Amino acid sequence: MPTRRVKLDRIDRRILDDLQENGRMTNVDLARRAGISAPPCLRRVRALEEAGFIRGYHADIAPELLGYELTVFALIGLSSQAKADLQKFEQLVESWPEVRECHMLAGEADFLLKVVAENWDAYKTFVDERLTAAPNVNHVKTMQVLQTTKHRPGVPIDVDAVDEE
Amino acid sequence: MPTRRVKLDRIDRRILDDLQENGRMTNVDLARRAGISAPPCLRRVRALEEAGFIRGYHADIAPELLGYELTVFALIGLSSQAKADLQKFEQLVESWPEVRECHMLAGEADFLLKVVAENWDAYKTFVDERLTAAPNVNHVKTMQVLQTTKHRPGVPIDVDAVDEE
DNA sequence: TTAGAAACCGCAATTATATTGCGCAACTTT
DNA sequence: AAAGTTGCGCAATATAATTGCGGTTTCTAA
Repeated sequence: MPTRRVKLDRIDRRILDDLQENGRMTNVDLARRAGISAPPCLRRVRALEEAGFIRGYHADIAPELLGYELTVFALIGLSSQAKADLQKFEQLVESWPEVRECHMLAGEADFLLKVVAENWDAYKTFVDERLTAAPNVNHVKTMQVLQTTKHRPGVPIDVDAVDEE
Repeated sequence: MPTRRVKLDRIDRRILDDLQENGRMTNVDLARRAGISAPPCLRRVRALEEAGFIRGYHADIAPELLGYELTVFALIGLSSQAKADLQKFEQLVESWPEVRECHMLAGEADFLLKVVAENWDAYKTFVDERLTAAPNVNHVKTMQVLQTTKHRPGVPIDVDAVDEE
């Protein structure tokens, strides 16, 4: 059984940072920028994927061009917070394609949903026929996104951080 | 000046859907799945990128493994909503690496921020020394994410939708 | 400290992809 | 129907991704 590096060194951080910024960068470029040759670079990427540091790669698609003019964050309150009821709700959410993200929250509300819709009408239909119609949903507070002024992928990665351990 | 296809056909939608799901899929696979040969598939991808349908590609990094144990959504209210003041705030936000997303909202609050931090302590420092210290910030309502139960990239793409136009 | 193991690196060879240059067919536009 | 346009696929070429190995540095533990 091969030992698995737990601590990331400067090179790993550089790779993660580059891939977070440009997920389709070639391994050759990745290697050049990281200062090592292609083979070990590829091996590192594979290792980072297998160790779970990299959960996947995704193209960032423009919602408006695909017909989604409206983005909304909705705070959801449930009537019951029993484990089974929460899971029931999560399951339901999973089946709704217009809901892109679902975060369980502490205090205030129970869930924060990010929803995309063609327009306000489609959103209203979603709320009326899906959300409100769902059992256990107590209240829905809608917050319309007027403009997203910053959206960086994932996490900040300090490439120059001092290696620990 | 080359004409640019505006309407997406089934093949384009398939490509977008596949790349949204797996941003590092090879062009060969993309082509195979779309039912066309590699060259035209690559040309379509380039066209989709240039037309802005694809804004970029990003690796999805696991926050916890990078030391970010805490994710928070914060609702921010400003004292002044004058255009200049809003922009001032957005600029500030841009410079804070722990803020990954900033959405301007209608009603309720002025902005919704998604923030990642090593721990609660680091977040508190962020709020005290950056957010609250910033001019024009009136109030901050923090919502801690306990668990993200769904996070799909971007938008729903119905590959089988009927072509319009 | 020192032999052996472990973790990594880079070179060189091989396989797979990405890219380009064209000619062809379908579809429009006069 | 001639001419222009758009998009496809084949074939050739240029790049990239992978694999197999030998060599080096770093640990480990006797």
